[in-house]
Amino acid sequence: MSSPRTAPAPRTARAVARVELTRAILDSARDQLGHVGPAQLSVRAVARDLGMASSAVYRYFPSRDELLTALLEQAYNELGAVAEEADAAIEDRTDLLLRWLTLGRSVRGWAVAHPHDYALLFGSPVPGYHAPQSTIQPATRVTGVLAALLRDIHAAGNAAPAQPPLPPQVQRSITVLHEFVGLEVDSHLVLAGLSAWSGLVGAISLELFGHLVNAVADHDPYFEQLLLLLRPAPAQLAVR
Amino acid sequence: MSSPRTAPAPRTARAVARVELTRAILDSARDQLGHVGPAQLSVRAVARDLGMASSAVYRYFPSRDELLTALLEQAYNELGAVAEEADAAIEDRTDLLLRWLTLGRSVRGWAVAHPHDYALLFGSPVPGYHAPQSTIQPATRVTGVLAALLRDIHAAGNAAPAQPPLPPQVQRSITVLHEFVGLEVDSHLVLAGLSAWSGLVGAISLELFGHLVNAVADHDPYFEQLLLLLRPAPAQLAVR
DNA sequence: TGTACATCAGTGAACGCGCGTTCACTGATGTAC
DNA sequence: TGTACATCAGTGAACGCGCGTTCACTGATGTAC
Repeated sequence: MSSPRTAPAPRTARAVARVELTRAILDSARDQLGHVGPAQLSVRAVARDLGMASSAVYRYFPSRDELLTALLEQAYNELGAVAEEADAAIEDRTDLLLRWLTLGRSVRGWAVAHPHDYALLFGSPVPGYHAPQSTIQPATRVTGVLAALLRDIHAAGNAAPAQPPLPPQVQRSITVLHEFVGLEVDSHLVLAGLSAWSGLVGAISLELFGHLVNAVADHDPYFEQLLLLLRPAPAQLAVR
Repeated sequence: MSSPRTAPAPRTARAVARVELTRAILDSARDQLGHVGPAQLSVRAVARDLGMASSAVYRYFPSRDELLTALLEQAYNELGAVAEEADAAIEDRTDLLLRWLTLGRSVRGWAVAHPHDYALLFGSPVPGYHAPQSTIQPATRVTGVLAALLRDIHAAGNAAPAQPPLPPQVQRSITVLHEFVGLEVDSHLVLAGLSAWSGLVGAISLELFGHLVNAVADHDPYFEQLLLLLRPAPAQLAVR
């Protein structure tokens, strides 16, 4: 009856060691991503780093791809948690502009702190690797924060300027996204959210992947200003 | 006197063969990027594909990295040419909105047609590879089209809504970019251009890197609509 | 508390494969007279 | 037009390295009685 739903804290020495080594393997693999790309992630290198036989790693992860999957899930969960916590810390839930800025800042903050993990998530796909179903849920956490913000923008409903409805083709093509955000939300706002998200990911990618080296000097103030331009539904998220 | 500046058309059989084989090597390497990432690009695989000894490739490219560099330059030049030609084909140079839409369409069109080359340019950097100076000029061709558009938006000067000047920190951080676009252009417009470019690159990356698989069904109409939201200086590029 | 057995972490050798780059070489092509 | 020499494309073997994964094994840890 009182047995917890989550895995109970391990009690035997073996179980403790297993948890710790699993951690150590993940940490080492993550470190490795700082030097080589995810496609070069090497089980043998991890084993070498930890001073164990390469075959021992297989007691913890059944294959290289499963190790990669674990890294992906970990990164998505970290990013999701960062965004969720930053949003939750905002006391005035009606300050919608601040909530957008906070989302943008927290995503970029995590990305700058962990550029290789960001590249793993939002950079080129790893050739030959297909992410399993289990990565989907962690991946939706960040975008879930944005979706909640869009719902609140809609609920606040400050007189969105009258607009012709989206072309039916467009409506249809974003149906799944619309359901994720919430069908009550105006479809213009859904698209505005996707546009803002595109801008955010694009801005961070341009910065971290080296496309601004001969263009922008100090990234912090520039990004802060950019976030204002990228905000969804500018009319409803007025500055000041 | 009449000797051309560019390399003369090769006359000897050797020179002809050299040009052709160089092409064949590049083509094969480019094909390879469809199956493996740029970090896995393999000189031996290219040689195998062309039925020659792996060492023979070294008569044409002194190292794997130089081959990668050639691929990068080729891709940047192709993308640049596509964008330049699409823009040049617009007769009414004052239709600034159409010019933005055309830029967006041509960039995405090329990217969708050559997703692996797009990933080479705008995806994760190749670990351990540092692009040499020679890639800089080709890389500026696409953005050059956007810069020209920004200059023309500025020149048209349709009463941009009065805005407080950008914070000096921001001004300073985008100085180099501002010089590239043209110092006569308002700095708000420069930033708006960067914002639009971020959105464009972000939207294409999200699409091609698989982040919209469970969100957007038909990409063409959705992207078309998104381009409207992403346009720089919406007030000056009014729809209709 | 002590013993017998089952479980499982970790080892080290092996399989079969890949890679970039160098080097001495052969033989064809190009050039100067 | 013909010959002598220089240039250069392409070969195949080799060096020294990497990889993922399997397998039979030892020895420590855990469990049931």
